[in-house]
Amino acid sequence: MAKITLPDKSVREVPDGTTVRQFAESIGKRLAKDAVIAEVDGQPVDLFFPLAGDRSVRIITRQMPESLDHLRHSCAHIMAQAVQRLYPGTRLAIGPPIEDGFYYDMDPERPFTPEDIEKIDAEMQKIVAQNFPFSRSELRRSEAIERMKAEKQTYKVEMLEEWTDETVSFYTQGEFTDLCRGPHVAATGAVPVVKVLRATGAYWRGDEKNRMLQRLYGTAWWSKEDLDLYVSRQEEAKKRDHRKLGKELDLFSVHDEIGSGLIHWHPRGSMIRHVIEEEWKKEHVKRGYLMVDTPHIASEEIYRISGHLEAYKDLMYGAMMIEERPFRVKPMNCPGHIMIYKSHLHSYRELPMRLAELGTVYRFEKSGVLHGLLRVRGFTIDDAHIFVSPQSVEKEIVDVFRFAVEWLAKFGFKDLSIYLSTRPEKSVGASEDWERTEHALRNALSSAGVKFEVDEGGGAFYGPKIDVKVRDSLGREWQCSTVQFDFNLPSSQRFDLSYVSEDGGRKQPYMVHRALMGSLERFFGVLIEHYGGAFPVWLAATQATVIPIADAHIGYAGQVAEGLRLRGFRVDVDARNERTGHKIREATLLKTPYMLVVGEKEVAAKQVAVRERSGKDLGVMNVDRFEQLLAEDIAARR
RNA sequence: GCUGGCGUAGCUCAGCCGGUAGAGCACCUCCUUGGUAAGGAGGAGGUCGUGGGUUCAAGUCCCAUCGCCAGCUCCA
Repeated sequence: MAKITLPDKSVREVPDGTTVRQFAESIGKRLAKDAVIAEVDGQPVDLFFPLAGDRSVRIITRQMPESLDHLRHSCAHIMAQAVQRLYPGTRLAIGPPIEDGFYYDMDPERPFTPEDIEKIDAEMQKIVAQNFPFSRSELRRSEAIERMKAEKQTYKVEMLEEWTDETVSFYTQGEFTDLCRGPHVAATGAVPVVKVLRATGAYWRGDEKNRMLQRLYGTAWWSKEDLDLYVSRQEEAKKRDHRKLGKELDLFSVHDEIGSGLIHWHPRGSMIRHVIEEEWKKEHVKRGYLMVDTPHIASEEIYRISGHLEAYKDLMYGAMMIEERPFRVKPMNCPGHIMIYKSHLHSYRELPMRLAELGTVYRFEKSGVLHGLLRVRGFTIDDAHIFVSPQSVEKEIVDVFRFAVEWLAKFGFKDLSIYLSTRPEKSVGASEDWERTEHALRNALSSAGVKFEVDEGGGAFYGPKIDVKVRDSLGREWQCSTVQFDFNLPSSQRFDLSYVSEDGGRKQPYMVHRALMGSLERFFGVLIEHYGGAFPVWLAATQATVIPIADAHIGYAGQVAEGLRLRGFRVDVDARNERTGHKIREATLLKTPYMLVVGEKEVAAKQVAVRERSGKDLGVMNVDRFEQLLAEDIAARR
């Protein structure tokens, strides 16, 4: 008899050789029906796995999210089977489940076309309808290699040769067999909803030196409703795509004639940027940061000293000769800030010295990686370099981290993922410095009471760091803030930074690079998607549009707008010869927070009729009252 | 950079098996002065990304190149 312990600690006895499926049936029909695979002593197994001896069993049902991985893994096999039927001789690589779906990398005779994808999809549906059971077989690894060689499955051979297992397993459904650890769903018919999405290229083992394979992506779900939900989530993301909204809301553009990855901020986008920049400066000055500005080009000399010319050259643009001296466009702001620091002798009393700049840099990015505002070639870092003594480094880092959290919260980013990266094997700097600064970073995080992940050895060679990612309204993560120590640039081999300590001697300060947003371009892109284009009042390019009903009301509309503008609000007038409905529609599409309709009644009463972009009618009110409304929104960052 | 797809009016897109370019919106003019998501009429606007080639004839087919998109690789 097999003695089976269930997750609730209850124990059941069944005859040896009882399969997982039979075991599930012995518990209940529903459970047997919903069972996808099981875990026996923590190992995932198929439903046909025979039980014997003392075992702990956990049956994974469709209701458990992890069951989707197994469903999708099985779908990858079905996809491979379909491809083998349609394009015999296609060599198979790997086919794992991923978030929201699965893929299979393969090496067909020619790349897949959109028509191929339709055919593959249709063939997969056929295989599902044929309801082949998945079965498992085992071979000695050497035999498996022979078999894969015979079938010319060179990628499988390569993998098998690297493994060290004695035996390996294969799974068969119908005429198709694939090397696989399993487990799988019971049969191809157990797949309720599967769809092939697209084909793209992918390097074998993710290495660009290797051959490029074709990756077929697919998705699979337990129900049509789940698929629909997934599709509508994709559609929502598409609707919020910052490139699309950027055009629709007239925020920014890029131009072939000027170059890709170079952003042009239109008046409406630029207005938002200015609001962010003003707020940024205000908050920095409040915290004792000193504003600086540094040039966009610099002699190569400086990058030779900083080491960028060597370590960073792939990302730097080529030299331009100015009076026979090579210059470069700046890829970093730090050398300039360091030169400002170095232009005086500093006392320990002046530290921490915090130099801040919205510094625009240019980096060469391969054409294929450029992406709207999120990955560009020219961008503005909300940069600061802090020169700090070892004594005050702890407090300073606590303050910097708190600053970052408070800043991101202004934009509604409350759900942060935080990563601490520590000393890698190859690194510069004294152990004492690494220990002290890693401790400072760790302490800043724990004193803020936040959860964080530690990436041991994941720091840069020149110092440990904290990275902060924000989660947007669609649940996607974006890298924003970073706090990074640098033991390299202040060192005597580089810029040889110092300050005069209490005892009159020279000491080397710690240097911290930090950014709250990362780059204004990327942050703006993230904001567009986060807000879906509907910027809160404090950021909105236009906070209110005054809409005169007829020409007779234009004068009054102008007075209302001017009055609000004088008090610092961003208000315009839509005086075009269009009907009210038309103007409301357009202001709504531009996601202007408020529309102030003025007609005969409002002119007479010196009032405005307020409408929100949501369509909600707030009724008629005095301009003073509306102004108060705006002020409340701005204070609450609505 | 690599693989595949796509580049037609300012924008969104039609344009069949090659026969000489079309819609809606936007723009301009006129009419209309209209109370909460598109009032009406007319007009202007394109060497079909660029450069070659095939052909009697190329937006359409072929090659190259640039750009964009989906990924891979890489990153603020």
